[in-house]
Amino acid sequence: MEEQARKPRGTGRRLRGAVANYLGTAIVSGEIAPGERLSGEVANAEALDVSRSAYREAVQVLTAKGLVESRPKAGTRVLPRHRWNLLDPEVLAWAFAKEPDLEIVRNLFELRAIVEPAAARLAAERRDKADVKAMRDALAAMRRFTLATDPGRVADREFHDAILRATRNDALVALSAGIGAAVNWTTHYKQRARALPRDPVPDHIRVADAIAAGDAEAADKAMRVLVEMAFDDTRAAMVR
Amino acid sequence: MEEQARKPRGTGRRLRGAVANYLGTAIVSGEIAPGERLSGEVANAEALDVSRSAYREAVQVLTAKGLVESRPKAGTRVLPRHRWNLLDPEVLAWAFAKEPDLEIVRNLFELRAIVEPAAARLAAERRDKADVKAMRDALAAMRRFTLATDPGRVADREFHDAILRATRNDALVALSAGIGAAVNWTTHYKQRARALPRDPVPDHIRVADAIAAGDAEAADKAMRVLVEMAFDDTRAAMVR
DNA sequence: CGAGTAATAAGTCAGAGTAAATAAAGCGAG
DNA sequence: CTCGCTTTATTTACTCTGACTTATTACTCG
Repeated sequence: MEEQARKPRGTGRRLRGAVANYLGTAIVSGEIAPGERLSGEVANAEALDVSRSAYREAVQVLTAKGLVESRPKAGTRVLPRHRWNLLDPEVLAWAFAKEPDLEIVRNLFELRAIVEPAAARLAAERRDKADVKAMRDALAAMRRFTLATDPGRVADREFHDAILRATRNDALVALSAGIGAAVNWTTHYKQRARALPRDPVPDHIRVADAIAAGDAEAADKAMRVLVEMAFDDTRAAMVR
Repeated sequence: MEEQARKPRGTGRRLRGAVANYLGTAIVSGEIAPGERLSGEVANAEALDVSRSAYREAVQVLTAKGLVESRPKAGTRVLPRHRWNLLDPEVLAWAFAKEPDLEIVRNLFELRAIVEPAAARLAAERRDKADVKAMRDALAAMRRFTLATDPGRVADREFHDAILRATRNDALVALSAGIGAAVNWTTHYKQRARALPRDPVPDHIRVADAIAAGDAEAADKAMRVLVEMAFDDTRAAMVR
């Protein structure tokens, strides 16, 4: 009774989730180019060793995220990139599963540079005690663990999330997946470039202080600096 | 042989799409509150007069958009709002299917006010001839049909889309669904308030000219004015 | 109060039949 | 004979049915 180790469909909560992950990463990473056709349900389901229902449900997920479109007789085709829900958390996860397209990283940073200073400004105007506490806690954890560790990176994301939540704007909160991905990737690249060019904590503290003080102008400015620095560091590490 | 007219599941491209629409609007509109449990697959599928597979595929779509979460034995529960992919085109469509929450409209406008001026700035730096042509064409259609007609509103959205595309940033393009929804809703409210407070075309022309001329500063400023005006008009119409 | 156990609802599977969209064949008009 | 339209045929996704499996919760018993 040998272990049948061939399960080439990736991991995921459930079977269909695993299939969705497998196909999703394959598409987002460019293995299956836009316009290309997936092999038929029966064939593909059998190839992945899952039932047709499980396979179909996985495809529905991809369809829901704008990655593919299927029509009778025509089959299931990969849609052009601009149709993808690029800000969907799962799509981003798939994008960053393999070595991600540098273009995507650049785009997300550009989005960050636009959104986060404005978010900091709003947060300064609307934050309450709980928001400030969440920021300070995240900051403490960041300082404690540093960005070299996993909990440290989680704390970093938590810090930026707390700011977005403080804006009281669900549409901005919905961007946290994209922002978070960019934030995470920054640290990843920095790590790879070995030398941490500078301590990021002071920048974060300036932002937190400004928001806590309710100084919208200062919060905007401080966040602008923070993102700019992160962008610089990442860019430097990317070119190497 | 009477027409069996009871098909209380809404319209959609396919059967599962119709069910997804039906459930999606019910959830987003608050009919099924967050935390609440959907009745079991078998029961619900029978109630909607569809097979279990079709019903399940619809639920997968909702799951993919972060609206619900299902676990064995526990059933399928509606997730809290902050887990929803609020920027997903379909979710937004569901949100605007019935009278939408004013809060959502406000949030989307806030997002617009943050993103669009910055996008106009980038567009001014990166646009090419094709982008300018797309903008001018949309503008001509807007002027021709006016915002009182459907093609006119389409042209309005097309104008803003063209700008986002000109940024060469897919992450920004992915926001077009949200921006477009806000844009559309503006005109809807304006219409309802009867009097069109002012002609929107001149504002649009100023933006287009600035982008065509490559003047980033002017484009930012002009777009800022445009969004501000649209926000004012919508707000005025909303309070009535 | 904790470990084991039963009940429940989602998850997976298999196979058959339906509906829709494209490609091919047929046919009539010019 | 060619062109354009209509009809047919085929391919593929879509829907349905019903059975079985697995995971999780809740209960019972020690």
